[in-house]
Amino acid sequence: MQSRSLGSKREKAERLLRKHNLKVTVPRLSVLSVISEKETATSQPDLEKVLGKSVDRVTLYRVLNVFEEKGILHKIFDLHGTATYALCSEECPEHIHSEDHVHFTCSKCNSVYCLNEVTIPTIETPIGFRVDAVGINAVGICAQCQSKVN
Amino acid sequence: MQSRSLGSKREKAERLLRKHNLKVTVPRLSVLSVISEKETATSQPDLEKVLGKSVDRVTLYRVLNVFEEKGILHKIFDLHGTATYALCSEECPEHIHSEDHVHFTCSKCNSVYCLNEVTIPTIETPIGFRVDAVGINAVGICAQCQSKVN
DNA sequence: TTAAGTGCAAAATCTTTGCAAATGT
DNA sequence: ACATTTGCAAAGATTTTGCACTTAA
Repeated sequence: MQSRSLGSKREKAERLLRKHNLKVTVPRLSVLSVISEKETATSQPDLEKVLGKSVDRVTLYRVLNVFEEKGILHKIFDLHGTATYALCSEECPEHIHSEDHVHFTCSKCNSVYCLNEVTIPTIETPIGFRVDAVGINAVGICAQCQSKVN
Repeated sequence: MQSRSLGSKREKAERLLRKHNLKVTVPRLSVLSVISEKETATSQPDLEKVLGKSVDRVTLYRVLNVFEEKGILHKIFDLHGTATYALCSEECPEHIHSEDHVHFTCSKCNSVYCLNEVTIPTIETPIGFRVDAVGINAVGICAQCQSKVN
C-alpha cells in the first residue's frame, strides 16, 4: 500500500519530466518531491535547506530554471523579492507563465499560497495598454499564522 | 517663469523630506528628481545609470531604503524580480506599503506603471485567510511599445 | 556644534559560467 | 555510445557593513 503510493508519486514525477524531454535524475526528482509535498511555494534557499548537500546549489539553480522554462514550475516573488516556485496546475505553455491564479502572501511567515479556486476579475486599464495577464497577490495573514496568534 | 517652476519643484521635494525628518541633501534631491520625472517606476540600476558617479552606489541603496521605510517611495518588483521604486501617491503610513493601486508591467520594455485611477476589486480567499491588501499587476504591452511595433 | 548622512573599501550574498566527470537513455 | 546533466571552482553581480570624513540644521 505504502510502496504503491510512493511508486505512483515517483512515476508521476517521471512522467512529468519525460513529457518535457528532461532526463530523470536524482536532483530533479528531489526538487519535485519537495515542492509537491508543500502547500506553499518554495524558494531556492528553502530547497537548499531541505535537500542539504545532497544536491549542489548550482544544480538547484539550473533545475529550477529548466523547470520554469519548460512550464513545470512557475515563479512568484515573495514580499522580500525572493523568487519562489510552485507547480503549474495544468499545462503551461513554455515561457508564458501568465499567472492564471491568485496568490496569497502571508506577511507574517512570508509563505506564498496559490489559490487556484479564486477567480480573477477583469482589470480596466488606460487606453493604449494591452493586458495579456493579470497577476493578483493578496497580502495578509494565513490560516496557520492566525491560529498560532491565539 | 522657468526658474519659478524649477524652484517650486525643488521646494516640494524639500518639504517632502522635512516632513519625514530627513535632511535635505544632494543625493536625496537627485533621487527624488529623477523618480518624479519618470512616468514609470525606477530601479536602482536605472538610477545609477542616470545619476552616474555623482551619487555613490551605496548611498543610492541607503536613500532608497530610507525613502521606502518612511513611505515616500513604494517598492514594486518587475518581471525579472528587480526592485523598482515609485512615489507614493498620498500619505503612506510608514512600513505599511500595501499597494493601494494597480500596477502595469510591460513585458516588452519591462517598465512598471502605477495606475492610480484603476479600482481594486475585492478578492475572495479561503476560510482562515485574512486579507489586508491586494496587489494587482497587469502584464501586457504598454502604450509606448504598442505604437513602436507599428 | 553635533547628529545625520555620505563615500570609500571591504565583506557578505546571490547567481552565473566553464569545464571535466558522471549519468540516463 | 553519446548527448545531457551534474558538481566543483571560479567569476560576476548584487547588496550590506564599518568607519572616517563631510554636511545640514
